[in-house]
Amino acid sequence: MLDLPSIEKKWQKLWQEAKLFEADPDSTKPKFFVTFPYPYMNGYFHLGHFYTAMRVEAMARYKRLQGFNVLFPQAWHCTGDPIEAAAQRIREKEEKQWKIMRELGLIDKEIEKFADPKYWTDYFPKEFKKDLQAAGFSIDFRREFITTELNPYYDKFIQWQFRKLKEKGYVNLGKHPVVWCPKDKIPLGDHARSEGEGERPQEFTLLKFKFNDEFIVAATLRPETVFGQTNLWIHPGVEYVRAKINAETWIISRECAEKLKEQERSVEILGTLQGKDLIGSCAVAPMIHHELMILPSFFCDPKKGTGIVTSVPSDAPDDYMGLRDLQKDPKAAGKYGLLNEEINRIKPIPIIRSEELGDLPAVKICEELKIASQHEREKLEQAKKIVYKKGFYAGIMNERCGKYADVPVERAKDLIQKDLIEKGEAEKFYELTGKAVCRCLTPAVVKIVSNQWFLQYSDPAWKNVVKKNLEHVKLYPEKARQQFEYVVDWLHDWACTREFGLGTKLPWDQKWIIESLSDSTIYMAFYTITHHLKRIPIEEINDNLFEYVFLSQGKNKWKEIGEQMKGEFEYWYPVDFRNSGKDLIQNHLAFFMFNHTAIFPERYWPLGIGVNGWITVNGQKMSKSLGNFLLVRDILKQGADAARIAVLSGGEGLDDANWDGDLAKSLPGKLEQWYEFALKWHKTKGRKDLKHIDHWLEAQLQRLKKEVMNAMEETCFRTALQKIFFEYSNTLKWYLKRTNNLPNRELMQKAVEDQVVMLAPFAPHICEEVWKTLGKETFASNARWPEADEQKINLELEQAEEYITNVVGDVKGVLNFVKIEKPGSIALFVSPSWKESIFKTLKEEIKKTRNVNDLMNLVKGTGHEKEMSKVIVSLVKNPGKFPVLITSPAEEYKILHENKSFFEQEFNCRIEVMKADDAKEEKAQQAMPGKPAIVIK
RNA sequence: GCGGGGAUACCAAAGCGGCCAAAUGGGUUAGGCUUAGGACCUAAUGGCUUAGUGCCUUCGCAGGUUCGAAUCCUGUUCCCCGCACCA
Repeated sequence: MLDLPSIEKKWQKLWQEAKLFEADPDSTKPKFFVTFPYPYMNGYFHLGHFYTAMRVEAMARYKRLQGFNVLFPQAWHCTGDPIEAAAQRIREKEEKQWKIMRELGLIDKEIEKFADPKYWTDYFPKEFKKDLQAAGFSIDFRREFITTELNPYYDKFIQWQFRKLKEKGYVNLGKHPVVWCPKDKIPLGDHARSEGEGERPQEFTLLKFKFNDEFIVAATLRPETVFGQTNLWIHPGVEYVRAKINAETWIISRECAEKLKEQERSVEILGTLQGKDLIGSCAVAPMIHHELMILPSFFCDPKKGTGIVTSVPSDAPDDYMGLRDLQKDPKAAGKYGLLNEEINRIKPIPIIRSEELGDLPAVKICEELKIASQHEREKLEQAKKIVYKKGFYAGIMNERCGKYADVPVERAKDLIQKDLIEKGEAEKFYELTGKAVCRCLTPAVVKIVSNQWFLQYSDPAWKNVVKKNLEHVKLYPEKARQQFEYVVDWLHDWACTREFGLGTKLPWDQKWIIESLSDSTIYMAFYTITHHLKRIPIEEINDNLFEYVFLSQGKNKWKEIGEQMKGEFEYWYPVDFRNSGKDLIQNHLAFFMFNHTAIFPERYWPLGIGVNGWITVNGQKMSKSLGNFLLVRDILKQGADAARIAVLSGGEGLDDANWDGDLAKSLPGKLEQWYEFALKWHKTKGRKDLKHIDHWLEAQLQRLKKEVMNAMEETCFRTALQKIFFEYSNTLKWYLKRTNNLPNRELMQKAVEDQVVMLAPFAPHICEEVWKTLGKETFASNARWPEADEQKINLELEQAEEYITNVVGDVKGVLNFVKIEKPGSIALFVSPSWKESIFKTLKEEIKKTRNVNDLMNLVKGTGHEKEMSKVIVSLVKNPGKFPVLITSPAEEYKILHENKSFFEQEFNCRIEVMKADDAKEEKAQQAMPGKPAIVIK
């Protein structure tokens, strides 16, 4: 048994001692710069990271074998609030967080240390590095670093980048709603909440109804429906407030008044009033400027919006049901002193037409779902969803909507909202999508942060530059291009600063911290210099240095260190291959291009971007709750090489990959087998002469090598692996069988060596071991990738061999069919010679015509009309049945004859090769060109 | 709803108009080898068929184009990613 783990450790140590992956500029070699986005340091290296990282690793090792000087650096991301928030939870002894840490295998005494965020940034990088090394990654660890101000060098680099962006006008102030704790006065990221992860601010429109000198204010998500307003809804049992909002007086719920305080409005409560007191009054609706009556309803929630709702019974199921309830119950109306005839006069007003729901979507859907009253909340929620889906996305505004007639609803929404706001009849308001609670147990609200900094990704000029970059980027796979193009267009301004978390302070506004996606856009440039930069005292590092190194501007005051860094940057840049999950296309990878084009000249823009799908475990999504969350350290227990092959065999392209546990388990055995196979056949004595079959092997292997390279170039690593590990081995096995285990020595040795090198990017440890045992003194990791010699690819040879395998297959088929296990002898008859020319002609003619009569004409007068008519009918039906290679029966006879001993061995009986021309047997005459007749005795 | 990617045998997946009942790998079953297990070898893995290399049904579902469709077109259902202020 091979001791795979100790072989792996051995080679990892040897690589390290030889500094094999420490890449320095070398003007004699072409360079290749690959990166895997630095992972976030709040956990261990897991299967998801592994899949993506392995694609980078395979590329790195492949390019190295191809003679490139490859740089594969790795750093660790600590920017953002999750670490900070988790550390806080440790400090507060929060149960959930402690449980998470215990599940990572940490003991309590150690967990305490994680109360300090800094500890995370020490601990996890070390662990990641260990795992990466144990997995055999070919990383230049001299260049590792962490982000945030904990690394003052990186901190300076980010500051420089932001000053640069600001100078170019790409960073500007703007407003932005955030989820906010009114007590702690901090924005609440998901990690800072005790409840309500994923809830976000949602934009409502406040509609102002003129009511004497005041405004009754209703909140809506669908401002475009103002044209269908019929009345207002107010909850009779709720106490509302009259409040001075900026310069106006509004009637709204008390809760709403509180919320408005955080949304750039001065709020002064003037008094209260009961909902029921307003019922029956009228107010002038915005946009349509009619007086609408205030009616009672029970679905108005003071906690939501303003607690007052405008009624659009045509398109809002709630409103329609509310109205119907009231109309059906004259007593209720009377209770509030309302006149039934007035209420009964109210009818839904059609404003939107959609194919599926017609003129009055809410009415139609309420009827379809058989909703009985406004109290059937569940059904109404469902109804709302349907109306929104069909009406909002597929509907068109109708002729009642003035200048918005014929505008799609989706677009009309923004236009109408804007219009209302400009007229002073509406305002924007933000409400949470659902309940969120701060860890201090205070319910969250939405706050408008007004001095928020934005990266202006909406800038059309900037977008155009990025598009230019994108045109030249090689995408792996190319299929992802449309998504990229879409994203560049769609991206708008990005809020790039935060008030909480780890990171770099915004240089000109120190209360802000640069957000994590914004400090990770051009840091690949930092890899090129970080190990030199450390030699300069931190206080001497300033923008001038970066300007000189990255942009060749200004003077070099740092002598040879400065030159060295400039040399490194200019040698390694641009990035040749950066790979991540497909979910990052819409943010990180797009930002990566945006910021590069903003800071660097065109020759340093990204060259290659790879994306991959998500990895599943045995077909299931990987998650902690499912208990299938795989850490790399655990996967590696069955061997790093096996894990590497298993993960890349899981998938390629944009589809989700699959980690197949059974495959992973079977691989160590396969590798060991392969090891023995390689060694055995490499040292076999073999023979020196070159036979037909040797040429065939040569042709076959060259073709395989070519296919492997094509796959590798496109990062189709699964395809490549399959060809290298399985097809290649199967080819060699067939070859050995055909040579009776007496291969051509030179050919066999070369074949084995080539396979070792091609497999080295995937299973580098065992390849090194084989390589050394083969007597090589260099590292397999540094060997020369076997180029395919396309001259030697020979289709005829391959087809001739295929003829043999076909005959073997056919004989097996017959044996199987007649259930003869041990044949006494087998006779093979090659086609009667008259068939040769007829078949050749037919094969050409059938491309031109499918007419059986026309084809029959071709055989007229040959004396074989009867026989051929059957054949022609069958061939017309399926021309694929033509043998690929129609040579002469004489040639076939020769091939079969030459391989007689092989057949005899294969079937363990006497073989006779004969010509149908010389045979009397009826069956012999059934032979066709490419398909000999078979007679078993 | 919008943008993108998908659906193939027990599983993963290749194929992208005719050598397609469909590569390859995993799994399973039977036989060989073995003290036993593992590994290895051989066969089977949609159905039918004991003298012929064949026939029938199948590539999400329903239609269509074609002499011919897993492959092209139309419709439809379902799955994944994204629709952001978060790593």
